[in-house]
Amino acid sequence: MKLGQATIKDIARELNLSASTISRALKDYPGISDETKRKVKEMAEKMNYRPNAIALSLRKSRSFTIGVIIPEVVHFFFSTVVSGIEEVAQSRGYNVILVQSNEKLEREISSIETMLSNQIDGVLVSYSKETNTFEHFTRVLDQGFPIVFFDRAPQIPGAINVMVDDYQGAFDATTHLISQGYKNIVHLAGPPSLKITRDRANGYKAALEKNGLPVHPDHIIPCPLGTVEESQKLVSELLSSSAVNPDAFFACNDIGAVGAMMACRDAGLKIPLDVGIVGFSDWQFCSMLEPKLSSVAQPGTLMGAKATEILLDIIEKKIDPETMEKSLVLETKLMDRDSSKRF
Amino acid sequence: MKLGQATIKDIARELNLSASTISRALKDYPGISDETKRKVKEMAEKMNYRPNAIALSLRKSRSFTIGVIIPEVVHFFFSTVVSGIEEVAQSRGYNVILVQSNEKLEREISSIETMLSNQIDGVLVSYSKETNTFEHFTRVLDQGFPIVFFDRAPQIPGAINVMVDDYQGAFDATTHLISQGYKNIVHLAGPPSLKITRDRANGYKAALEKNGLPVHPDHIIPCPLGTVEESQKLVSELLSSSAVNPDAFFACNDIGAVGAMMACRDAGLKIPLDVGIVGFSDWQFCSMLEPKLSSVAQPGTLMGAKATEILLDIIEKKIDPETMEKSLVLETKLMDRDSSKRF
DNA sequence: TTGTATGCGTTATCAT
DNA sequence: ATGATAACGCATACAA
Repeated sequence: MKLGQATIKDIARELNLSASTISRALKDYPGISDETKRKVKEMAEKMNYRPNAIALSLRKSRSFTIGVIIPEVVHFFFSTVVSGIEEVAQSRGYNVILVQSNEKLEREISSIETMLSNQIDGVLVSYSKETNTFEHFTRVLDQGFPIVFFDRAPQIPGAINVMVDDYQGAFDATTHLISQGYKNIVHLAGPPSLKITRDRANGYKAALEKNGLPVHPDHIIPCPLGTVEESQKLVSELLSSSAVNPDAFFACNDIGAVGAMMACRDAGLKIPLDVGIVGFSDWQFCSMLEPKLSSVAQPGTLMGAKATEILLDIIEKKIDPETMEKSLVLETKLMDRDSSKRF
Repeated sequence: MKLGQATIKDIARELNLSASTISRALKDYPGISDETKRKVKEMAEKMNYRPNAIALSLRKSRSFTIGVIIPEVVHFFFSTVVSGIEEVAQSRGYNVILVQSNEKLEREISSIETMLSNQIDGVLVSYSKETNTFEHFTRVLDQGFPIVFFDRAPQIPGAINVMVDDYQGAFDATTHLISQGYKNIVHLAGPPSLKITRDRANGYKAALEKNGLPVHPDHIIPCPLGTVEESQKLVSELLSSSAVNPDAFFACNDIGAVGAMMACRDAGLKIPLDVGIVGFSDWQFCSMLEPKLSSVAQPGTLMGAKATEILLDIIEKKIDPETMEKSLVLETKLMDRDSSKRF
C-alpha cells in the first residue's frame, strides 16, 4: 500500500473476505449481498484501489491496446490521422501505443515485433518509404493477427486498406488547372515506392488525356526527398531551361507546391497569372500563404477514425475479416484558392 | 500454436524439458549446456516464439511503458515534442502510450487513471488549458509515481518541469522589434490560465521597460481561442480604432502572428515597412510565408527528448527525484526574418 | 451468499 | 545441468 498499489487481496485481508468475493462485489455480480458490496466498494475507495490492467490482460489474453506505426509524427497529415485514431480508440476503451518508423524499414520490422510481444490486439500501419518487402506484415497477417493499413497501403492480397482516392484527387486538381486555361502542366511527383505516388501521377495523366492534352514523360518530375528545397531547385532548373516552359504545377504534396511557388516568385512569375499551382493534402498553412494555395484536401482525421473503427470491429468480431470489404476509399476535396484561379 | 502465440511451456513440451530450463536457455544462463541452448533456441525460432511482455510486466511490476498526455496531436509544436519523446523511449526500450486531452480537464483526469491502471512506469504531461486544479497530479505524485511536466508546467512544489525560457524568448523578440525602430508594439497574448502566457507577457513588458518605452495595459490583447480568425479580427479592430495605432505586433504564437499579418495586409499596411511582426514557436510554415515570418524557435524535439531522459532516469533510479534539479529550462532562438526587419 | 482452486506466461528460489 | 514450485493480480468453474 505504501509502494505498490492496493490489490484485491489487500482489500480481502482488510475485510476478512476472500479475493473472489471482492472481485465479484466490485463488478456488481448478482449473488453478493448489498451490504458486502457496499463495504467492499468503500474499502476499495479508501485504499485507493485501482484494477491492474496488466493482470487482466494476461488473464484474458487481450490488452485493449492497439498499436500505430507511422513514418513520422511531425507531419501534418499523419498527425491528423493519429488524432482520429486516438479519438476513436479512447472512446471505445482502448489504449494507443505509438511508434514512428522514421521511414526506416528496419524500425518498422522491430516495432511490429515489439508490439506483438506486448500483446496488442491489433495494429494500424502506414508503411515507410523504404519498405519494399512486406513479409513482416504477411507473416503476422497469416497468423490471423488484425492489421489495417491506411494511406500508404500495400498490395497484399487480403490486406485491409483505408485510403483516399488519390487518383480522383489528382484528376480533379489537374482538370481544375486545365479549366483555368493552363495548358502546359508539370507534375511534381513523390517517392516512386509509394502507391499514392503512382495513383496521383495516373490521375494527372488521365485528366490530360481526357482533355486532349499531350502527356510528356519529361513533365513528370520526381521529388523523392519531399523537401521545399528540392522542389524549389528542380522547378528553378526547369524554368531556366527552355525545354519545357510550364505554365502550371500540380504537386504531389503541399511542400512541393511551396517549393514551386518560391521558384516561380524567384523567376519573376506571377501566381496565378503566369503560373498556376495546386498542391495535395491541404495542410494547415495553405490558406495562410500569399496567394492562398489551392490543394486537394485529404480527410486525415476521418481516415484515422474509420481505420480504427474497422480494426476494433475486427478485434471485437463484429465483422469478419474474411468476408468484409477489403478496401475503403475516402473522397478528397479540391480546395480551389487563389494560387490556381485566373478567372 | 494455431491461435495464441507459442509459449515457453509449448517449447518445453515439445522438447521434453521443463519450463525453467527453456527460460534459462533463452536467456543464456550459465548453468545450461550448450547443446540444450542450441536445441531450445532452434525450437523457439521454429515455433515462432515471442516472449509475452504482459506476463513479464505482471511478474516484474514494470511495464517498460511510459504515458504521454498532451492537449492535442495536431499541433506542430506538440508533434515535435512527441517525436523527441518517442525517439528516446524507443532507443531505451520503452513503449509510448499516447493520449490527447483535447484541452479538457476531465479527459486529463481519466487518462491518468487509465494509465495508472495499465501500470505504466511514468508519465509525461503537458496539461490542458482548462486545467485549474492539480489534485489529480499531486495525488499520484505523492504516491511516489514519476511525472515529468513539459512546456505547460504547473506550480506544484517538487514537480519536475522541462520548459523553454519563455520570458527570455519574449524579451528577445520585443527587443529585436525595438531595435528595428518599432515603437508602439502590441502584444497578442494567449490563454491566461497558462504560465507560458504570463511569462511571455512579462518578457514583453520587461523589454519595453528596459528600453524606456511605456507599458500600456491596452497594448496587451488576450487571444484565448488561439485561432487565425480571432487574432485577425482583433487586430483589424485595433487598426481601425484610433486609440492605439500600433506599428508592430509580438504574438504569443505563430497562429496569432499570421492573423495579424492578414489584418495588416487587409488594412493596406506594408510588412515590415509599416508594421513589424514576430511570432512564437517557429512553426514549419513561418519560412514559407511572404514575407517570411520572424519567430521565436522553441526546441520541441529536444524538450521531448530531455523530458523523457529525465523520466527514464528517475524510473531506473539513475537519479533521485528528491535531490535532483527540479526544473530544466531550454533556450529559445529568435529567427529574425523578413516580417520584422526594416534595416 | 461466500470460499477454494486453477490458470494466464514468466522467472526466482529452492531443490535434485 | 535440470526440475518443481510459487508468485505477480485477477477472474471464474466448481464447491459448500
